[in-house]
Amino acid sequence: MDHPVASSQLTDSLVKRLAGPSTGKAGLAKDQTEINRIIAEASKGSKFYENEKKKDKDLTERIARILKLRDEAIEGVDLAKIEHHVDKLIVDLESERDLSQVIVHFDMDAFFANVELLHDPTLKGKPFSVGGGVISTASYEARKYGVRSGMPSFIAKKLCPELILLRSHYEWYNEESNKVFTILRRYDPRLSAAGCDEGYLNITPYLRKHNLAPDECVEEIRRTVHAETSLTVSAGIAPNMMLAKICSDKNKPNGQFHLAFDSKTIVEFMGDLSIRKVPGIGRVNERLLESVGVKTCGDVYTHRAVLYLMDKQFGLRFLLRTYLGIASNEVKPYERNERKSIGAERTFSPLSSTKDMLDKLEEVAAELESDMESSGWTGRTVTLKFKLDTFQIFTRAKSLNHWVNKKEELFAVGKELLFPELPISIRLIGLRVTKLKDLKASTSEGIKRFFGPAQQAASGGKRKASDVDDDDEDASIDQEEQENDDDVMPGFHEQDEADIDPSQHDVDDDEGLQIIPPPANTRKRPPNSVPDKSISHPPTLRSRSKSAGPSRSHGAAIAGPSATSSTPSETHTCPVCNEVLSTNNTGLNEHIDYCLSRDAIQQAQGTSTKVNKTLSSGDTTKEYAMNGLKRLKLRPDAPAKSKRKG
DNA sequence: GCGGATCAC
DNA sequence: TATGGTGATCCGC
Repeated sequence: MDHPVASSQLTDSLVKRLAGPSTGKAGLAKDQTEINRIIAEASKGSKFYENEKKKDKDLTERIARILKLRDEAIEGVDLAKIEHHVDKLIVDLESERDLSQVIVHFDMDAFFANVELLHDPTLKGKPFSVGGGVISTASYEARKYGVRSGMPSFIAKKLCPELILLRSHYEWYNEESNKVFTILRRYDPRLSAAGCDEGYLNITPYLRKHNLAPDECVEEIRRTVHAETSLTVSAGIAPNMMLAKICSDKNKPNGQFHLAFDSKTIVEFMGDLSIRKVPGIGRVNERLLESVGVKTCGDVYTHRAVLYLMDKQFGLRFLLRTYLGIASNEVKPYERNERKSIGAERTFSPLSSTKDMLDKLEEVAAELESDMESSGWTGRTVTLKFKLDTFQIFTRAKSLNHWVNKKEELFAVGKELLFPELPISIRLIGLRVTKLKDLKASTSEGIKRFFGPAQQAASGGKRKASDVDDDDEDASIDQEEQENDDDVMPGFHEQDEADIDPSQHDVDDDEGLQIIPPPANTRKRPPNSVPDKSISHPPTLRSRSKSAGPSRSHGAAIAGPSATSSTPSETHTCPVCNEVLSTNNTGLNEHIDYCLSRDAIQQAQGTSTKVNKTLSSGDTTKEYAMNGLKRLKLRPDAPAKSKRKG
């Protein structure tokens, strides 16, 4: 295929994509075009760039399909009639509007950067950033140059050569974060954290009790935070969480914005607002909506007929509620039992040797065990994630009949999931466990059962948080939460309890919420180029339909006699020696470990060792072999090329 | 139940 | 000179 020299081949959408997701957040630099050009220039030709280019192309094609759908849908229909119908729907939605609660969204200004400032005041007024290879937060001075969170440091340096790059100090951020949350809980003990630097309050009861106006109260909150931490915070005041969040951005930094609590003002406010500002609308959905003429929330109304006809892809109700500025106002603290998964992953310079990958996998498994242990979880499904050196991401999962949280088993399942993919070159590997069981839940079991039904009733009916006032049942719930606080140990990632899902604002009860589902499987190419595991597995073991046909070629061909076992239902190909084995997964793993250790020894000693096919014992042998591996210095394998899809 | 995709922080 | 980590959700199989 021809390679149109990349120069001048840059589409607007690609340039914008390369600029990253956080452009258009705050502090628009003057010359965003020039900045984007520099970023694109610096990215050009990299693997990352190529991957972004492909994603951009896929999205463009997806848009073309959507437009075709739309054209077919509107053909010969009476749009005016549909509009009238939607208008009735809007009236229904409007009747749901609840203006009774005063919700505040607070957002710490350039949080990491300002905490660094506390520890080194000489940074004041200088452009600096926090983070490692990728920037977490940029000071406002740095933002003027176009430096953004999520941007790789080397590009940031191009944009701002004087940029000072600081390493992260998570302990510091956690410490300040805890201080801030502690202050804010004085105003609403049911504070809902959304990360370590932002969250929601329902200050309605507090206002009543102290006879305060919302603005006064929020000014006082911000003043107090600043007085006690020297950090500045911005805030939005509105009748629901979505609006409050949008408002907190209005007068950032160190400001607040109060949206009037009346329907007309709110709809006008939303009218001019870029749809991208709506929580849940990211870059992809922004482009999809733009393609049908929706750039602002007000455009939702203009195009309501088309959106109605394409409800399946766009989610009409969600968009109408957005247009109306209607969303949830139920502020509640995170509860342990809401957790769905726990995982660990790591990025590194691309690896392709099996041993190197297993070393990384083992590290990740150890980290995950540690996290699961300290936070008290176990689970039944293990998901392996890996990112090719092409930046394509894949996951492979396996559900078990028992609970896992130990490193050895996490590692073993990870290996099992990884091996069938093997000839690959990866830059990231991760493990995640789902279908969790709470190992710390036992004590509160009785309490939970007692209050369980009441909670259900409350959430089932759409409870207007108006009964948040003073009540007694909340006290007992608070007790449970305090238990939770206890087990949030200041581990590496303190985020733990801070993982409320912001997209829930909109979800509320009804709502199909997923705005624009992607089209049916955009053919993903499984990464592995080896056909080997063509042979059958236990039913549930993956048998992905590969782009290439049911490759019976390679693996089967090599099928040396090996063990003469009978049951063909369980055969595997060793990714190291390519031998086909009749054995179960455990046996395969043992064999592989053995092969690896043999390779390692040979490579290190330059001697050839006789292979013993019948593996002796299990665990001890494995342990020993792996330990041996770690001590030996191995010649790095020649990178196996992982081929890219055409 | 699995895998991809999108999103948020 | 090499583009992060954690967690959630939804959809289509």
